Amino acid sequence: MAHWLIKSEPNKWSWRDQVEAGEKGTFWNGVRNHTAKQYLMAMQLGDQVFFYHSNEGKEIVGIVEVIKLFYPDPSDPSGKFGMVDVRAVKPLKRPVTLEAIKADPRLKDMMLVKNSRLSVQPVTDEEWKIVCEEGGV
DNA sequence: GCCAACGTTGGC
DNA sequence: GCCAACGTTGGC
Repeated sequence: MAHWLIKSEPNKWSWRDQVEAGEKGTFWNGVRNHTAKQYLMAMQLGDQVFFYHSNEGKEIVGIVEVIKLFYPDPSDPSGKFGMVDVRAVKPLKRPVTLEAIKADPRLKDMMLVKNSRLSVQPVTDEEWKIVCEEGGV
């Protein structure tokens, strides 16, 4: 099973919002980048995804899972982009900050560090394990 | 098809 | 609020 990381600005859509969306989850729209789209399309049902707060917090705060495969985003006039549905699984007991990730030599190659602008990113199994340990889950 | 100009993102 | 990095757009 693959792992991913998605980013959201908490003043637009926060972890709290995601939790309040409940079991039904919510669509993850607004991606307008071809690289990010590729990753969205590669997601499988049940894939686990880190939920990262950009700008404010700058930390991984929780885990969501993919509950609906890639489908067209009706808000995209070009019809080229799409989205998946995700639902909250659990929060990290201790959020893992960008600072902590940068400080850990094992996590230095994460795309979060290398390409901070990409809004949907793959996470390797090893990176996933390390962040989970640091996050207390 | 190249590349300069512009807009957006996100860390600082 | 600034600016670097990156993607996209549009003139040629």
